Amino acid sequence: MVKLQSGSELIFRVAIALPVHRLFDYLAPEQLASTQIKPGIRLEVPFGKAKKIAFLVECVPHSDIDIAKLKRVERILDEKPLLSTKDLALLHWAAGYYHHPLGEVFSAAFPVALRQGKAAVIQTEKRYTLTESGKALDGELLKRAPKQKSMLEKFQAQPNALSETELSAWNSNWRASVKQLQDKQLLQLTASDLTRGASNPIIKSTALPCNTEQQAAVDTVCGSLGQFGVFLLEGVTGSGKTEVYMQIIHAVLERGRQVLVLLPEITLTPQLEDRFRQRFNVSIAISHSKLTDRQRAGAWLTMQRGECCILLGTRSALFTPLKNPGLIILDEEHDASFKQQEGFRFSARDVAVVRGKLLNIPVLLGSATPALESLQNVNNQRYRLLHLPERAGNATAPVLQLFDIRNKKMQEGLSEALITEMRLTLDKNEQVLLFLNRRGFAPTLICHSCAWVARCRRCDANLVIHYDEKVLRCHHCGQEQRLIRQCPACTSGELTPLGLGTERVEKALAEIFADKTVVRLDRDSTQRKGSLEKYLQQINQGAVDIILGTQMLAKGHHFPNVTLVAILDVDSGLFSIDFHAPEKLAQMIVQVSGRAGRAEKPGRVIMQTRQPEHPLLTALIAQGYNSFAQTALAERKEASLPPFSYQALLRVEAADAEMPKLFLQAVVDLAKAHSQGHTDILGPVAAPMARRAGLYRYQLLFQSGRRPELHVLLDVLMPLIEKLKLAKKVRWSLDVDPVDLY
DNA sequence: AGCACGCCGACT
DNA sequence: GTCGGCGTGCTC
Repeated sequence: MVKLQSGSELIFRVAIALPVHRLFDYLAPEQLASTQIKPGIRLEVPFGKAKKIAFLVECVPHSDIDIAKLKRVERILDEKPLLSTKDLALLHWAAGYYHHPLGEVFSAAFPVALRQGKAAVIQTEKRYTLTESGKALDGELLKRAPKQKSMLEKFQAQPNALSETELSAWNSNWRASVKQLQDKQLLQLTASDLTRGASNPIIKSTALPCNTEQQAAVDTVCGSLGQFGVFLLEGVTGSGKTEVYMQIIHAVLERGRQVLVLLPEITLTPQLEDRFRQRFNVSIAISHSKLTDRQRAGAWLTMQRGECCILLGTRSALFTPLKNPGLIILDEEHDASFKQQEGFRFSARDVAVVRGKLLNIPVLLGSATPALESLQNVNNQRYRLLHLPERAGNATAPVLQLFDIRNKKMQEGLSEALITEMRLTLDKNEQVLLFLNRRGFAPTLICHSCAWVARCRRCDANLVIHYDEKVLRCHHCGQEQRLIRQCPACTSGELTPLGLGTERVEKALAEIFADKTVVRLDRDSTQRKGSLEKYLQQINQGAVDIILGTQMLAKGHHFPNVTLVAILDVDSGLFSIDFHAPEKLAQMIVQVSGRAGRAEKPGRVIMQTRQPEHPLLTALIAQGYNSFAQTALAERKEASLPPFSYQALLRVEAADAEMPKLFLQAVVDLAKAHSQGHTDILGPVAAPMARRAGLYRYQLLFQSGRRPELHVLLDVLMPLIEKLKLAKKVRWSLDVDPVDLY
């Protein structure tokens, strides 16, 4: 098929979500509507045999590809771009900085529904409510139609309208009954309540009184609205960070601007959402991975159109367009979950700062335990520190103590001294929280006579005993097998669980504190939907005496009646090859401590250790987090580690044991040929877990004292790596500013 | 990422 | 003799 062009054709250069660092050229659509064709609009294009959604990057007069080979854009999906010029610039910056294909970066910025090409319209869920006659009807009159009867009673039992999602959660076959009740004029559709009168006041309830430091923080950020600036709000749990956020948000809303609030985890959104809804009279959008695609697209579009003033979301909400941007808040900024750990490995914190700069709005980072990078940015005056030194009200900070457990009699991980302290606390009717960052019954199953250990067949890891489920499970690949009793190696030996997990401690607690109620909170015990909420409710009602759990306890939730916190095995965090480990451990200790105590009941924190003289622990106890952080920064500087140098980690895995190493050696050769300065190339080395899920893993670290130099090298290297023959035999990815070197 | 093309083992 | 294994290469 030959097609001769008389005049010059307009070329659309587009980005498509593919793992390729390249754009694709298309002929402009035939009937080019008079609509403004601007970068950022979504298109449908033929691609190979399939059709794909593409994002317009630019319109150009010529293509390097033979014009006869170009296909034509099939359809224009957006009249005008859904992203502003500045947000498009942000995506280009992020693609460059993280060396990730532009199409995939674009894709990450859009909610699933829109990246699949759905129209940019808000699909509000239908909501149903009873009619007057429905409210009055006696359910018994429907007893010959039991499904309708039970639905009527469901509606009568609660005052609000029910949405399609809520009805689906109640009974998946709700549609027929709704239809029948509608036909009988008992049930009706409710009008959308999205729009709110503009005359309503912004505030529903009045602000709480602030202490001096809170007020200073509010005033500082409010004095900077309408211009870029990064503020690090450092305040311990209970110091009133949320109140500071809300007063600043109020000021932003008064200026008619929108606020983007990012949190590390979904479990934390409901608490903050409640507080915001109690305070503000404006519509609040929510976006996190547990919502449906439609709900997330709805939140995205209402912000894009300026119909909603506040967006509360997790990492992926970072790119949500804002019609009237006013402020970005990123709470718990130290949290590692702000770094995406696969694919487009961006740091929501770092991208948020760049976004704030592009949009010319302030960025507020909050944490009780700021990341060392952020503190260094305060030291070099890139960020401004806002310090909330006290707990609001009369609450006092918890006291940290070390319990030396060397040569002490231990009962399933609990020293006698700790058990005594627990008893004293429980006798006062106060709660105890135990922290152990290991799920399962025990991390090792070992043969008493031949020392055989249950290992994962696909990973370099031991299988973890899950006693309740009677399985051995690998925590790295999920593989599991039945729990065995006899040693498969010597067939005579008795198998013994070695080490501690939460399940094991839970069983021990049930015996030691037989008259007390214990709740275990970990990924295994809270798998069922809503069970975490149920447990949290029980805890706060005082129906629980001892709370035992993993990492998930360290985040967000506050237990006012807990006055004793114990970290059962603090030593496990002290020995790690990753230079981030001390920072992470210190943050964990302080965060766990923050779960305890309130005004009249100050908390205590006990850490069981065999390293009571360890400088990290003693410094943290004697001088607190900030002092620890400055010492740690000095050590990083001494060792030329981030934030005093810049890193990128090339990770590789393959089923073949030799391929990853060969590939990285080829990369090293390329890098040596193109490196012009002081970028160190460290490796290739086997990953700390050399085999995972049946794949052999290697890594190569690039490190430079100067960021531009590192990035210039990566710019040159990436296209060359992509062209390597070996690159197709392995799975590889680049992690810029890696947070864990695993 | 998909998807087709392409060259070597166990089946009607 | 064919069906199909997934290695390799391309998609404007």
